[in-house]
Amino acid sequence: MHTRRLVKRSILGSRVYAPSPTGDGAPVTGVVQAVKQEGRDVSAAGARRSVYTVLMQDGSLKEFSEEEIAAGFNHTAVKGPLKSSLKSPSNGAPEGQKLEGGSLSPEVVEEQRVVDSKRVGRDPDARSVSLLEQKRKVVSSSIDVPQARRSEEEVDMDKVTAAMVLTSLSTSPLVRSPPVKVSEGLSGSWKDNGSAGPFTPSSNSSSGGYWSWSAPSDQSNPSTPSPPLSADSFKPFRVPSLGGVGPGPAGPEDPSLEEQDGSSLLFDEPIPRKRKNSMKVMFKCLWKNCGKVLSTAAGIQRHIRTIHLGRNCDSDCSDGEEDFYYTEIKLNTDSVADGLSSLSPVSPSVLSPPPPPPSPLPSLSQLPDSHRLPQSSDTKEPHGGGSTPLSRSAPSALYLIHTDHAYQATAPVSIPSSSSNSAGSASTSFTPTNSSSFSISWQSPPVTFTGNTQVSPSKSQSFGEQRSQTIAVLSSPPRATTALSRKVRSEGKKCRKVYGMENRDMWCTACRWKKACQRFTD
DNA sequence: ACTGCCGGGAG
DNA sequence: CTCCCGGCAGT
Repeated sequence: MHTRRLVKRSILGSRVYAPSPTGDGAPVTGVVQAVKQEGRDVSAAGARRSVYTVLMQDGSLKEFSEEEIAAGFNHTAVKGPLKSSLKSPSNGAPEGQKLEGGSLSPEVVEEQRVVDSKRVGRDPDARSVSLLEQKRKVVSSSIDVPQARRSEEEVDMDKVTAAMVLTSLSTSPLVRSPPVKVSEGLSGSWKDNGSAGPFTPSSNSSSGGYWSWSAPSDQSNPSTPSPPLSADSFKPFRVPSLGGVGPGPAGPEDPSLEEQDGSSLLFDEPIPRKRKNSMKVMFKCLWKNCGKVLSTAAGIQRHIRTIHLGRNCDSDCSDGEEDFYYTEIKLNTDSVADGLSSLSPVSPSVLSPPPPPPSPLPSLSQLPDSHRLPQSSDTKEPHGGGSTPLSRSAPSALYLIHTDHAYQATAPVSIPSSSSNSAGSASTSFTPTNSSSFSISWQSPPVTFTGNTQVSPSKSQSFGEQRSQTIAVLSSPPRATTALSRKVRSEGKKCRKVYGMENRDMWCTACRWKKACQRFTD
């Protein structure tokens, strides 16, 4: 199991010297594309060596053993026979693209690497190899492969990749927008100015799904101030935590995000253990007395713009104000059979969660009632009672809400105190200065974490980075869900305690498997 | 830090 | 299916 994890970045992407293919002694440089362990499992009598797939200067891919590359480092220019063609442990067509011209998408390389590491390192004879090579040509020429990256760019990949990873981490809600949006929204701006290089947003939309935990919240795209803004004013706004990345590479954020999935596949663990994503994203209008929920950001924006803001013009003239009036919600598609019904656009105003912990939930069916009262805009004064106006909103157990705008985020945060806590604690503890001004301007935002548990703003708040804090809080599911799903930690003795680690074989199987103990249940 | 155990992977 | 383990969350 370790072996799986051993093969890791480090050397990937680094430039190495390698023996010249022509054998004339001049060392050539290349960039390591992949590393694989040879003879790991079966044959090879335990000789575990690494084989590096190197992207050569001329764009071709070769494989080198560890020694060869090491020799190259020392400039001794080993003229040893290149093993690329003979050595390549081929026995299947799929890896064929490997040797062909430098146009390999990272995915291909990655995939090939995986395949390789699983395969038995067989030694084919030269003839069969050459046959295979013939075959490969056909294969590779018929595969639609994106243009190769040049090797200089490859060198920069580390930096860029790191930056992009940071970016994607810090800009959670913005991650990934539908390609269409990207091209239309950005075509004018920074896409042209400079770095169009490796990050053409074209290639594969297929790799998108893995890794993005956040929803496709494209709504900020149309509404963002758009082209004229310089990268300076643009970046800090959306990517606050992006520290010292040069103006150049940091530019093509969005277009590259698609790509980044691919590259992270290459440089990271193939696929970070993926959580099953049963969330569906909807957008909910926050306008007073309007709970309209639409499935697309564009839709909700249009709704707000036309219905509430009374504007008729197209999305072009939007100044982004709509953003303030809707929020993104994630519904748990598993458990919302009934929740969905209340969410559907048909019943726009029927959203009221079972009131927080104290009361035994009155079942969702009586919702419409409680909501009836015209939501006074008094806000923030939590009538200290069961059905405050604020309690209208989502059943927190069913779906999570998180807003897209950090500034917007402060509002919901100051709210939750209303329903479950008695006034003071939460709100005061959270918003440092002008909490009042904020909470006023947000009329009864349905965003709520009230749930059955208090939001845990108190957990470890350092106001220094309240911004990121809030984001974190917002995007994390309400405790309620986990509390429900996870059993309360049982107190009784368990096998581990009783027998101890040394007597592990005396444990019940469940305990041995780290499952819920079957022997000492309670 | 320790512990219980869920979720998920490997075989 | 069994077996195992990463990682989360409660203590």
